[in-house]
Amino acid sequence: MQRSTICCMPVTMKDIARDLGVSVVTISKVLRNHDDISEETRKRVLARVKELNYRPNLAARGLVTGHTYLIGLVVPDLLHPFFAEVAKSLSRVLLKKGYYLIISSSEEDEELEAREIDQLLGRSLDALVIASSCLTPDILRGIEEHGTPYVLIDRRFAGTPANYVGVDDEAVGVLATEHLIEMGCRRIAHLRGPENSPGVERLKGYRDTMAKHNLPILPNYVSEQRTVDVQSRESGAESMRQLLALKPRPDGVFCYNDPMAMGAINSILESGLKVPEDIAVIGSGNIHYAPLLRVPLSSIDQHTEEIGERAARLALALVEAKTPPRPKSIVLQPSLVVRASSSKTRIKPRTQEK
Amino acid sequence: MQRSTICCMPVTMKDIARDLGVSVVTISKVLRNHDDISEETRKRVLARVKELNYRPNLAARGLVTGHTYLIGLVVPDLLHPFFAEVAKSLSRVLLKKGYYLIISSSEEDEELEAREIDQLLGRSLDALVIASSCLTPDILRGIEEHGTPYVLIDRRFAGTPANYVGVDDEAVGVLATEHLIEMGCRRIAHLRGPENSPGVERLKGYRDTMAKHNLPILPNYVSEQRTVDVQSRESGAESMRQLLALKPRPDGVFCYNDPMAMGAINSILESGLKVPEDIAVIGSGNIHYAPLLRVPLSSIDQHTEEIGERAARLALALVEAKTPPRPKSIVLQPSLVVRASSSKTRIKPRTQEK
DNA sequence: GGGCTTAAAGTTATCGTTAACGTTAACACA
DNA sequence: TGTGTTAACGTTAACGATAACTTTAAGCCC
Repeated sequence: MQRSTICCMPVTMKDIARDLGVSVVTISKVLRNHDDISEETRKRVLARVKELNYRPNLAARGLVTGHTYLIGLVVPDLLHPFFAEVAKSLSRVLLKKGYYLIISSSEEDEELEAREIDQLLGRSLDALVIASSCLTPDILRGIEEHGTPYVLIDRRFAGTPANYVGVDDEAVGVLATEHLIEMGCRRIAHLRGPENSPGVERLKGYRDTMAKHNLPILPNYVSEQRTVDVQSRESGAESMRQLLALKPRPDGVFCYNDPMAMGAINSILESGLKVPEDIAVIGSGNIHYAPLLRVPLSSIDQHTEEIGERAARLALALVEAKTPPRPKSIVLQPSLVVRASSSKTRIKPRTQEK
Repeated sequence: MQRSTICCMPVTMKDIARDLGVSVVTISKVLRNHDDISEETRKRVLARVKELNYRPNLAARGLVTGHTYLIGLVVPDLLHPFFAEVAKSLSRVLLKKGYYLIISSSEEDEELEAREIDQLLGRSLDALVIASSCLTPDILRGIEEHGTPYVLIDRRFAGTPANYVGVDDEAVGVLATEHLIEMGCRRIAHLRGPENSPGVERLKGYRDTMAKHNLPILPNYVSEQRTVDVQSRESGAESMRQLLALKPRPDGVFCYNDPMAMGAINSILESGLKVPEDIAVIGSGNIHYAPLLRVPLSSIDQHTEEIGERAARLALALVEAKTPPRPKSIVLQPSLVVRASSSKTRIKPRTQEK
């Protein structure tokens, strides 16, 4: 096959080398700024490179260097503002260092996630960042066998040491519940999340805080366990409808995340009750459009952007380390953001809205 | 370097071949289901493959087949719900066919976009899907030279034939403006978008419709041209404030997109006016949380999900074609979704909310 | 038993790039 | 004269896989 007759094949170093009557290595060295190349040759090469609009084949380079400058990201749902924000800040930090993100959405499906991770491992990425939808750490074994460094975000596995970046989920539960109590709520319910670490720990924070204040958790005041995180809104609406049927009715609800809280508020308003007058609502995640909702939503800020940044930096550190360092856990402290959905009394909000 | 002593290096075909005393090619053939392999050998290989948890190196495979099963996606902003939705549906369709998405966010920066596309081309992707932030089709030249097939989405370049999937933006402008007129608005303003195809065509739809109904476009009723799409909310809020200062004040506003409309509504409410009583507002994009906003937002649905799906199918067709087919333009017809922000009169909404 | 077919492998070259050495020529120095 | 240094390149062998041919051996027919 004659290269010259095919118009659209990417230019390779070989083409340039033949063109200039030098060896391929010379081209390679020029491109990698080795200093054992004469100024004249360097110029000739660079000129031709520019002229032909040469682009190095990164797959080939990766094959020999073992370094692809690719980092994988696995999230349950790209549409969920939390993960979209994480993806964005992660991408921003990595890009500065020349790393690229390859994103995979598991749709909160354990099996799909396993398949996607398998695929990603086959692409010999430099590192993997994972918000896993799995409840057991089984997927991690394959990754470790393969030798690809990884960072868990948002969700972790109790008892399994691993690099992790996330928020203190128990503190999320405490902060939200304390706030509702302070706002005068006494019959506080919880729309719980899935059986993963954030779901379980936020529930624990809620339970402990209720106990600390000697407040009872009435029967069915904790919604049924959910298995998925996507479609939180619908499930929040549904769970809230069930709560509304209870006697006595709750006067405050702490929701696992903001989409659930949005659904919950919808159900409350539909039933003719008012937020926050009849029922105060608080979510978690502080999604960017929380202030613009039907009832501006109080929320626990998880420092989403920082999670992405720290995960990126941690991943880069792993890539650059010669030997795998000890797993590092980065746990951020959440903060309370009070908006209309929980401002029952005229108490001055503790956190100002920007 | 002895492979056996390094515990964490990925297993290669060579390892398995040595192990079983057969050649590498035999392994390769088994894995690709060639039929010139005896049942016995096949079984032995597959057993060992499973045992060692072997994963083919896709970069190496891509190098020789010229087929990476990777498709690049370039968007201005991943946080923008429109692009997140497109990314999601695109990814879903591609995944079914075994293709992976590598996503790149240009932050609406022409230069950054050019650099990222360069990078992506270097990864010898099978195809590229691009929502370009550029106002001129210059980037396309490099892509075409390189020979990577591509599909433009959302934004296209007038006079430059290319594969494209998007909505009929002029119809968006017409639909929105007609609706406001029907709702009784007479002094209709437009918060315009950037100077790209959606921005220009929606503006044209608005202008033509106003003219058709003999309605004047008062001075300064079209906001200043915007250069960026990110941070639409802030710019929508700012532009709306300027509109509010005009005499006479508009009684209806058609916003380039939903985030801008959200910002605009905020400004209106802050000024003490009511939506839709004093000013009706309609956006475009029909983002998924539009119904849940402070004032549920009327919008023009762009069939975001379908855009992703069609783009995916078009990209796959390009990949599978032996010779580059004639560029194909897929233009979807938008539809009106009426919610509270524009329901001025008690006219029955033409489109039901699900 | 020679020739043909066929099943089941193996050989070799290749993809585009880099790592690790080798080579060569020119010049310096004692 | 011989040894060493250095600048500026080139050779070769990977990397992990696939494509396109061989090769081998057995089976079969006449």
